Amino acid sequence: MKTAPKSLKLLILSGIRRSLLDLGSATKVELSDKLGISFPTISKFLSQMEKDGEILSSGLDESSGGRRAKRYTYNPDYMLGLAIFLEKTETNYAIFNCAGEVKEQGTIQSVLTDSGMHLLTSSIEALLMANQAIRSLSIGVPGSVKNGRIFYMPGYEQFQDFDIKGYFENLFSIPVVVENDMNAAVLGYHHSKEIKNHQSLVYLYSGQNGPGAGFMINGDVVRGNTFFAGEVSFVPQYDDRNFREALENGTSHKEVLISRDNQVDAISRLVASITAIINPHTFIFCKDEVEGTLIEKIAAASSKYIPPEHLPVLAISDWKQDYLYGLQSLGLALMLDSPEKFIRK
Amino acid sequence: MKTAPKSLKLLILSGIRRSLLDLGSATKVELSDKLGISFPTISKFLSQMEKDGEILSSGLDESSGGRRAKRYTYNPDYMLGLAIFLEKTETNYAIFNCAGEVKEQGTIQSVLTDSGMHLLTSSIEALLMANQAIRSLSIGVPGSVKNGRIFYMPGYEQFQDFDIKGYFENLFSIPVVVENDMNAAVLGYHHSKEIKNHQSLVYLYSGQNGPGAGFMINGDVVRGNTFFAGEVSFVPQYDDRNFREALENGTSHKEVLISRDNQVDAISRLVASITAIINPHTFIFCKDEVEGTLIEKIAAASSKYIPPEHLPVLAISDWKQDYLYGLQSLGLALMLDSPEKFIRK
DNA sequence: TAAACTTATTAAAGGCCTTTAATAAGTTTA
DNA sequence: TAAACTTATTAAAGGCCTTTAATAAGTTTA
Repeated sequence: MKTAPKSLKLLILSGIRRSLLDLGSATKVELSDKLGISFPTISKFLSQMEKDGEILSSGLDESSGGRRAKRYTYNPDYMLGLAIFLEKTETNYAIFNCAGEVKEQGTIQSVLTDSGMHLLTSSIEALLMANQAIRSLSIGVPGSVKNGRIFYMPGYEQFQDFDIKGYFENLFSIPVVVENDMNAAVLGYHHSKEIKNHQSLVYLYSGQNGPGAGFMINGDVVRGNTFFAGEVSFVPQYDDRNFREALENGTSHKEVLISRDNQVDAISRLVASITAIINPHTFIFCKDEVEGTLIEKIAAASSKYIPPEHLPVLAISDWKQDYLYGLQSLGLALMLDSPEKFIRK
Repeated sequence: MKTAPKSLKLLILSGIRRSLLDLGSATKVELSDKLGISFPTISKFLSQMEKDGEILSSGLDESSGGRRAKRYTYNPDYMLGLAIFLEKTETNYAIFNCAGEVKEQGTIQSVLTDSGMHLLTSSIEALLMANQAIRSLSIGVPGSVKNGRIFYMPGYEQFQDFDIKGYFENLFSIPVVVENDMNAAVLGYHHSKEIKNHQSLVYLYSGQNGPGAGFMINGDVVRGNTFFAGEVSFVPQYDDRNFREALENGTSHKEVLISRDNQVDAISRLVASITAIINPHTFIFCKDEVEGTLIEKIAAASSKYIPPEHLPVLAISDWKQDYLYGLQSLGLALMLDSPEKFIRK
């Protein structure tokens, strides 16, 4: 129930930023109407932002019968974000601007090692020095995260309980967000596809440690009481097999592509279970795991279990791309709302 | 992204109300600290509220080394709420105050009939006339509700698409909330047990139309894309049976109490599925459907499917009572935040 | 083409909350 | 028991956003 009336100024600022980025461009009247903030206030903020180079004037509108209005756009390069993807075999990074354009991309060796933190720190430092406009840091990790702290990352126990967010915020005076890879991907899909009204999503993938899923319900990522949400391997599906066993049944080695009929039935049962429980709007598969023709088979098989009108849209998407989008949108949110303490002169 | 800076006054008012009810009583300094609102502002609001009879002075605190502070309490009878439960065979109502105490309770004949709306309207009117302090109306219905409008209520098609909220708000100039019975119950459990941190809940019940469940995830009730969320009957559980079929298997007539071993396995599989998907904190059964000893059997059976440390707390609760609590807390929220337009002089 | 009319922008006045200073009302200590 | 000290409350001054009035800069019409 805690509210912070102090931050009215920041609220207005982030409202203006978001609106300009959303709309592409706007006049003072348009911003005032959209945000419900008076014209003089908008005017005051815009003139300061123009002085700072945060917004640009893009000329005058055609007259609508009276004085022509000035039109403004957001300068997408005013602030940049740095996204870092920690993976087993390598570490990728991307520097992006407020319009979501990637300005620079690269790979360094994996930091998920014993002395990895030092390498990660020095790499970030170098990137920050070379790009003074960077104002946010988003880090994706293959593990559970709670308030920026690694909660559980199987295989990398040395990171257990490490407060990545706090560490880097202190070190670099820059807002930091840390998120699980799957949650970032479902978030990225949500933003990039411009899902409206907080429609619920499920993102299914086959990880090295068996299948898992990311959930977004009512606009929030679902983590679960013990961060076990999405461990759909364990869903009991047949008399004597759970989802994971049903998927693997009969195959000794792991195939990437899903194709056999018993696998189709297992997946359609999972779709049915999830539909009967949370009734999501869209169910997303990874494009390197599921082929287009398979989608129809899964849809047909699912409707044996659930009235078809309640089944979700089955979609195929690019997991890596969605992961990047997710870290971008988390970083963007930090930049647009960044509290004063982090603003560098 | 829409914010309403106009309502700062209402924000302060509802903050003060909630704090006084939460804490039982408070001084001006305590309120100012808790709400982050300056002392003079708190002081201004409190003196007006005391004039109105909305708060009461409960004397002076012991001195903590200086001038003794005045202590205030909320007058719980300043506003009352009316909760109405529409059921197949009868209609129950309860009038409650801001402390959640039921002041009056009663039953009228069912209004889920062809001419039921007139009866409901005249009954509410009579109750409002007799109790001028009523400032909110909460209506529970056995069907899907979307923004106060009946979306789907099997068996009562005459109510399809009827905007109950809009109708009564117009008619009586009083804020109205309409909610599905199961959602209200899970909400009521959430509030009455003072579940913290938005821990997720599942409420399982055996309705006349087969079993169903209510979900609360991250503090929000889950409705689903086509309002199908919670229709756990359809969860595929065995080679050739879904949850409903597994529960009924072998019984021709319906028993209220759950007891047989195959039923225990079906329920534990449902607990396992839901845990692997959303990993809730608590799983609630109805006390007239499940006996205490059965809980342990279910817990033991579930841990065959899921590592026990991730299993939810299994709880037994009184559905009717939780339903009432749910409608009460919905009504209370309306009263505490009620917009000016509804305030009667 | 100048008067009438629109619409955008700037300036002035007002409202409301916060910060700071002054006062009130206690308790503790020499 | 009066001076010193605490804490609550009230009063005054200041900041910030909104509302309203005035001005600027166009277009349309007679």
